[in-house]
Amino acid sequence: MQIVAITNGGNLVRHGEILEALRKAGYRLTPQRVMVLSAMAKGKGHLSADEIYEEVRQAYPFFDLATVYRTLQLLVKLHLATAIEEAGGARFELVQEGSNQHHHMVCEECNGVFDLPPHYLNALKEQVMREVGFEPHMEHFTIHGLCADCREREEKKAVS
Amino acid sequence: MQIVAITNGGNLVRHGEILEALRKAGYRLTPQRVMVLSAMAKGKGHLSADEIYEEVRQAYPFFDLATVYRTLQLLVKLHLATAIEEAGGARFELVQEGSNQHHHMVCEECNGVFDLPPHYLNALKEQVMREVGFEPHMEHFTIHGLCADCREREEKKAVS
DNA sequence: GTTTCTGCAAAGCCTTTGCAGGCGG
DNA sequence: CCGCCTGCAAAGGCTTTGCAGAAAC
Repeated sequence: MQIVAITNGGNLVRHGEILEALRKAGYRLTPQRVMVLSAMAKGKGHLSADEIYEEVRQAYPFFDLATVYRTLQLLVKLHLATAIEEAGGARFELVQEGSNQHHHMVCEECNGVFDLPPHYLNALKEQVMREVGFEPHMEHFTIHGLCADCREREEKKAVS
Repeated sequence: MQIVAITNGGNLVRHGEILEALRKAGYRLTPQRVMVLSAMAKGKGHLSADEIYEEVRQAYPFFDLATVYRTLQLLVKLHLATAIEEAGGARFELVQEGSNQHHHMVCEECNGVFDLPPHYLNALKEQVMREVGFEPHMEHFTIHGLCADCREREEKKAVS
């Protein structure tokens, strides 16, 4: 088939690395897989299977949801992407490296998503590894709670 | 209806507190709800809706899965239980207090679940609160990774 | 040329919802 | 008694799977 369009506003380097890793592992570089990766690199993180589906379908209307799921399963199996289980369905993210890596804080009040630099988890990771013998894999991590703004609002409410 | 049997090998005190909280919030203390709470208190932590269903059905065969889900939704809404989203379905846990509180580590290899004492997260919690202004709610927390046994096995494999 | 991969369709989970009757307060 | 709650059944989402044809290597 012909690739109609592949746009990439995001993490181009990482995207290429992953294509390379796929090929090396003996998997075929089909246009569908390339487009899924483009969509994931473009929309930074936290995409649902359906969002990826819709994104790719704009360039290639015959694209199928089953292909999204099969590609995502493959990426997760090769540790090139991670699945984030959430109520209402899983979300997927390419594994990030170095300065691009980050965790998330989700506000239970306003549902806002905030980034947390990775170093915050280093101490915990090491301590668990050292004292418990369990090796944490926390390439991606989500903390639920209250953001600063909503916390302030709650406090005002409590006073009145 | 008649309650056939309510056994409770677990956290009786907490269980009673929750019944009280339900009543105070204006909800009816039906035998079904009591039995769901018993099952949750007995099987300690991370039960699936289906496991609760099967447990209660042993005492009361007419029991329905929909009732489990409705009860669980209610408990979560009142912050008496928490939902833990996992691949293959959510798991539920009564909110634990004091020394009963604990977090979980899930091994990606053998799928084993291990407990992590709560103090491990205190430092992270405080640091995020102090430096970022975000108030983490981590009554339940799950870390994915490799348990000690599986890690050892992986290392042997790498050497050979 | 093979073998893998895709698109299509159908099925499989987990979870929610509508409704009539039953039970708790 | 009133209104909430249950059991039953059916529907709703997300995800997986079987299969024949198409595409990658």
